[in-house]
Amino acid sequence: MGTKKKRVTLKDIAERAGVSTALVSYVMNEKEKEGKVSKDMAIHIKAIAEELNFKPHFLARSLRSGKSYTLGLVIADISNPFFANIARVVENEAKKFGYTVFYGSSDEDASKSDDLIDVLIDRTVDGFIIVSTENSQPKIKELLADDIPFVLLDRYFPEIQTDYVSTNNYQASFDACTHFLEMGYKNVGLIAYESALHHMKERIRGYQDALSIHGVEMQENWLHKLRIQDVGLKSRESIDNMLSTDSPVDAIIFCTYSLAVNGLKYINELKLKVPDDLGIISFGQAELFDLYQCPITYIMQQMDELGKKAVEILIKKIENPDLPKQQILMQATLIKRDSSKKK
Amino acid sequence: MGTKKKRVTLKDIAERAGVSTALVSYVMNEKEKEGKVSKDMAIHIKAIAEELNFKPHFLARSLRSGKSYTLGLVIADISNPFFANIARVVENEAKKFGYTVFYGSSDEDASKSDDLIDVLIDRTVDGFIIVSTENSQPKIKELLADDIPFVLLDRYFPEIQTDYVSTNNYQASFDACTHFLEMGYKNVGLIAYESALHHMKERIRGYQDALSIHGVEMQENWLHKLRIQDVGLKSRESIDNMLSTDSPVDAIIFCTYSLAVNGLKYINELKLKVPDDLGIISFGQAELFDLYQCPITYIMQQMDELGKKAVEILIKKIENPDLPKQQILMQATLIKRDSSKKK
DNA sequence: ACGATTAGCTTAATCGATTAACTAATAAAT
DNA sequence: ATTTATTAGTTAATCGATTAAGCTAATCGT
Repeated sequence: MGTKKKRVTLKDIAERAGVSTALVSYVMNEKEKEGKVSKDMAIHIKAIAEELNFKPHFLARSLRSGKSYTLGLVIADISNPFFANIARVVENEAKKFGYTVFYGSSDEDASKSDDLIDVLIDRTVDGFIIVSTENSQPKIKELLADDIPFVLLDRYFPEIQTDYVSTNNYQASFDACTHFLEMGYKNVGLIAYESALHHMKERIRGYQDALSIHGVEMQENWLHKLRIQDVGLKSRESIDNMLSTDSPVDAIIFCTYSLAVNGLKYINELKLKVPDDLGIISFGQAELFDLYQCPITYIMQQMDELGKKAVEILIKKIENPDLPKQQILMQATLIKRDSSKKK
Repeated sequence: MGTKKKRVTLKDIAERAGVSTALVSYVMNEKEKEGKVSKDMAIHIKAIAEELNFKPHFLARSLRSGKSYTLGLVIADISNPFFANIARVVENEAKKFGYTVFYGSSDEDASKSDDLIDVLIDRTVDGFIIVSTENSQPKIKELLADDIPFVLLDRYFPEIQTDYVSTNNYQASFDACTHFLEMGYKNVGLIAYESALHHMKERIRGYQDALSIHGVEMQENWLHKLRIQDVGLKSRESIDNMLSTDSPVDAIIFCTYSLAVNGLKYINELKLKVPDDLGIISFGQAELFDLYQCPITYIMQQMDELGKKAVEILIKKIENPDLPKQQILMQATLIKRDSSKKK
């Protein structure tokens, strides 16, 4: 039968050493260098602490110091491989600095995201890394007003001055479309989310600019924006529409991983051959892209760097709130494979 | 410029109401029903609390009460869709009970897992949900000895008496193999991890029993156990070996999602047709299985139920440590699709 | 030799909420 | 009228660690 192990506290050590808890605390915090504690006593106390296997009580320390060494991570959806990976990186990186991470999924829903942030504030996290959703500007502004440190990740609001780490989505999309055109595809379509989020708009803009710079006039059935609620239903409709007019597309860019999943499923059902019947490029990255009919060309974001940089900026911000805001856009890389093979 | 919002404390409310903090605390904890506070005063104090937007300080409360309303979740790998899903379910379920979740990935490494658990103990989590790794028995026994509440999830040690929630892996594997035989496949192979973990052994045992009960003698090249470190390298070798003898397999069962990913990739490279050249069944579930050459037959575990049950048991355990240990094995379902189509 | 330093330690307040124990006043019971 | 119970509060200790301020005795400078 187990017996509840009693915590070893400063008091226990102090009693054993016949000194005050204050002195033990000083030793534990290496204050002897500042001439507060004699060398011998420091060694003695450390030995006792070691022997009793003392671990400082996190909550007590946090309560006193006002710092919890805890970060909040709010992501869209942990079951999306992109975010699952980000979560891993953030967790590992934070650990290096002695921080632990609370995380939660917002499901792209602003009110869930807001609630999550509130819960985490109650939990006294020291700061946030946030993958924001549509309509989360008010909460973001609130955080700013309350001087709560945070960094936006992947998505940001150009109209609000915040720290952020994201990808140059315009360029990524531009490159993808350009690649198709250079490979001999003529009618390049794009499926995006109907969203006010800047990163999504940038993906659309990059695509449109690439077409027009290459002298291709975009047809109205080439560009589809789906509301997130009805991706399941409307994906098929959109693809049907893209394929069934007088200027059918011969290539599609999917703006997110989940759009790709739905689209590729339908393309399979239609028995279309990739890339002969239809070229494919997708944002996101996942094993799935290796295992489709043919390897899928995708836009690789620097996930590790995104996550690491976000953590780094956040922790610096926590430790020095007056640092100037940083805005970082990273370059994405187009991983060219068979699904966008030369015509 | 934002100004750091000062926390509203019990003291602030007490001063405003001209009473002691104790009274405010009683009101906040609904103790007026026990006749400690007058109705009028309770209403008055609640109004002030509302007005000042009082939120109790989590750390202070936890420090005092010894309860943090925090759970630790240790999983193998968050980027595996099975565990990502489990994490979601656990998080959501915990939230319903007012608990928040710290999580971390062990990467199937016992020392990482142990470290993670130690960090989380330091963080004063109230209990753990653990997907254990090989060689993590000592830590599990330590938790038992220290009376720290925990529930094992997905994997358990039959030789240690603990609470656990898992799947009947023997039956699942037995069913998968039987299904192949009934569908006319003759030489059914299985790729597993070389592991001391019980769930993996059960998957192998179920397969072997199914063969022998149906009067099929297993050939030595049909069963492959890969060490987790060299799945990448050895997957190909194993499959080559399974296919190249005088009794080549005509169907393969993959014991995990990651084994399937590697195997399916190679099967693609070999230009083998599924299921005509090779039938496939896999443990795990993921979008990938919908989008392969043909839809892959898989063993569906009740992830939601697994996660929910684990949380439920853990929280009950936390609130009443003397409850008898529960051991739950859930039934898996074989989702039959084209990759195991009738010969 | 006398006041001023300083090394080395202790005291006590603090972070914010909880709760056992106590007090005072009123109401009910005998 | 006196005792007992009940109501409605307050006081103060507590959770464990931190840290400003205070104290003592040894050491220093001139």
